Amino acid sequence: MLDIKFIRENPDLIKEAARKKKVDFNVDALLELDAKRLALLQEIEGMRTEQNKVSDEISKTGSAGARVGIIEEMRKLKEKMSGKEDEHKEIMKEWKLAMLAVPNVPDMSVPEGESDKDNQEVRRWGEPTNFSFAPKSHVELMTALGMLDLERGTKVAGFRGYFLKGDGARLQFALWRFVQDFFAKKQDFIPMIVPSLLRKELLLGTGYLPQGEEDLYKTQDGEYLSGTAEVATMGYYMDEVIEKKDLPIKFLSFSDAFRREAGSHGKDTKGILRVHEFYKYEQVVLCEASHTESVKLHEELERNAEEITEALGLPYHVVANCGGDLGLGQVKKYDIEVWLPSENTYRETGSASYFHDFQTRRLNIRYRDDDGKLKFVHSLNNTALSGRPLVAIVENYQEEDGSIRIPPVLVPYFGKEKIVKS
RNA sequence: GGAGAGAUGGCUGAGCGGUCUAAAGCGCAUCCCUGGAAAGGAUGUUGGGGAGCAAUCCCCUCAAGGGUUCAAAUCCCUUUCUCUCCGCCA
Repeated sequence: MLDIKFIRENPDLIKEAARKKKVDFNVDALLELDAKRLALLQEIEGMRTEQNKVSDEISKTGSAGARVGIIEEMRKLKEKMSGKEDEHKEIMKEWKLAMLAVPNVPDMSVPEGESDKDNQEVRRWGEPTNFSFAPKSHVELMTALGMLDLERGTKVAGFRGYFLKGDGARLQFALWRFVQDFFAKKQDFIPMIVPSLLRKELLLGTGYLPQGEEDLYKTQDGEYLSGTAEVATMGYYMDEVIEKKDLPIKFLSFSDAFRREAGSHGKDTKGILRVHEFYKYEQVVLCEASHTESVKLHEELERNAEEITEALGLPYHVVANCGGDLGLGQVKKYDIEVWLPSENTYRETGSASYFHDFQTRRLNIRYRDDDGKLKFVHSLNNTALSGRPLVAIVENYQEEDGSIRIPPVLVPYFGKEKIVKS
């Protein structure tokens, strides 16, 4: 959600944003509707003023006879007002829907483009792993080593179901503990375990609704299962005013994540690269309403993900997402993509974005600035560790005999240096 | 799941159709008093929106939404949340 005043004053910026993000949005129609809304509002307010004034007189008029006449007059005014109010209500409904569809303005540095194919590489670390043999896929490797059970996974959980088992589960636990310790060194991150079963308003607030309805699971009671800990974490301060001295607030949130993957039935059908349920550590930050601060923290969050990936020894590159690959609320986004030998390409393991006040305006999260004014805080988030690095480790660290070396940083957590067939 | 009670400003808490522009207290801010402070006194102190160059004025805001009424914090309905008791379960 953007400030309607900002939209009124900068319609061209919104038009440009819609064009760059390849979003179909008619700014002029919104502004026209807004003008109607305001005119009507002023008319209604005028009538209310009259009503309030007369109401006051009625209570002060002693004689019952004098009252009857005024009351009759008020009844007429009320009828007229009621019609206008209905009209206003209709316009408001339309107005609110349109406001939820206004795209946030992408940063100047966001590259042009239609889809993820047009994302631009901004950095590269390490080189694609070289093998003297034909590398196997994580499915083949993990299944053979008893780390993954997809057959029973689908038996129990349906399409894309899986069990991580034995060393598969141990390796994942080692990763969680490694990440916990990594962030423990960065003392300003507060670890949090957050809910995934959430009320609708949080999904609206973070921008996953109304546009992303089909990718979300929904319960018969109307709650949604969130696809990331970001949603609950952002909701933590909903409808609150934060002390400025406490900003920025940095969370390291852990939760279960659910995704219907409705639009990607044909993609990644093998293995656990794309699943309906996984666990994830997410970095979520709230900061003061400053573009400079947002940019600084965005780079910091991105760097954290890079440091983790480097520590794990996984070759990666970072891309700046193009306009067409940005969400409605995102100002800028980096994807970190890790080399996956079985696909001979880089695959996304994390996504860092910032929103300015797009989310916090919807969620009503504010702070009092030095000038005494209440302002919406800025929000950002980035993956700390998803389920995919496990896959990348298995594939990049495989040996010809199908065993898997453990990245040195994980050995203390995992307890051995290699996974071999028993 | 059943029964009951409740939700009022930064906080405590009164009000239960018109005098609510919400009592009182606490807190906070500024000022007076003081050598300085405490105590005491004065004034101010929710948020959102609109009109205006401005001073200022207007509308909304007593959990949320709807209704009754000329008039709602107050009456009715719905929803959400909190608490107590019972039941069920980890």
